[in-house]
Amino acid sequence: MPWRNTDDPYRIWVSEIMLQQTRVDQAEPYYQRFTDAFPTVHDLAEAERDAVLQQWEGLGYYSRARYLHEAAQTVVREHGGTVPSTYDGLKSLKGIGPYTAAAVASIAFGKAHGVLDGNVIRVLTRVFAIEEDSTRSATRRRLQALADALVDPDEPGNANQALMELGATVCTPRNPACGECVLEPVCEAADAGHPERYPVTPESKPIPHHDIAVGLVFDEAGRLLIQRRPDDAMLGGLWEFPGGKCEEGESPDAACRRELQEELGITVETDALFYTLKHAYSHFKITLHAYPCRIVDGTPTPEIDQPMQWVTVDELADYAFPRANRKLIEELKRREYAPSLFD
DNA sequence: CACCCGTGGTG
DNA sequence: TCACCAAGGGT
Repeated sequence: MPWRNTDDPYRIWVSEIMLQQTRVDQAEPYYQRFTDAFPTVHDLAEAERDAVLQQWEGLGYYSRARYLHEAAQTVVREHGGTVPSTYDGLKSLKGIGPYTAAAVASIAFGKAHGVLDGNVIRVLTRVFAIEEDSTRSATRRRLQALADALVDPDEPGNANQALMELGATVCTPRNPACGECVLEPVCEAADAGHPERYPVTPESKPIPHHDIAVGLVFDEAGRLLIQRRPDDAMLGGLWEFPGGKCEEGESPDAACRRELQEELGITVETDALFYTLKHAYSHFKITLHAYPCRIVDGTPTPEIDQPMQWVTVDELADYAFPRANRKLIEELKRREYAPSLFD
């Protein structure tokens, strides 16, 4: 694990949070940047929330960043700045669940807890030909007991990481390389010739699609109006261009004008469509339609939990945006766009 | 327990 | 192109 060459429990903790639902290759540059910006748990605890989210921008699942920040403050306030060394102590922190508690306890502190991530679940359900729905809690308990029993108590951190590595590189979801697998002689699924059938999971539901309209609201100085999303919302704490969902049969530019009227109390006129892009979130897909806008009546008045800001295109770099909005910003810069609305 | 939460790689 | 999935956790 050359990219995480450290014994520092804080850094191991940060990396394990980043690795939740995220591949090593994707997390690695973020880990370097993040630990440069916040080298110790004290630095993270004292940082501004916006600065933390800015470091996290692009990694997704932004609640991880908010919880990590909150947990760092808990460690400083209640644990004297020392990361807890036990499974229970770790798990009591915000954002640390069964996986991360076991990972940090074993890797940073040598405690014999088995980790149960997607890789380990795949390996174990194959080796033991577990037919039960692997997402059910009863099955999870059985798998956790297996992981705990199998972990090498002499070097639990290495044992855990080796099992995850096996799952990531050999015992893959499709086309597993059973011929190269050290567990092949004892694997029931390989013996039966159908390893890819495990783990058994319920059918996934269809993913809905929405059309979203956003306004690139310019003032006469050429600044843009941005708004911060509420903490408890999806993409909580990130900034965005104001807008919202198109209703059934509603055109995107009409939806844009309606949303800005409803959310900010302003009447705008829209220019020609600036850009359209498609984007996929974890549980739905969108097509985003962006319209340059000019305020013709009213003064923008946001809700208290959704503060707004007028910024230049260059200043957009100083705020954390979700990926879809960042693509819009890249397009603004690429075209060196200037609104013609005030000509 | 069911549902919610991002993004990028992959076959 | 598109569904699947990744070093999951909170509510």
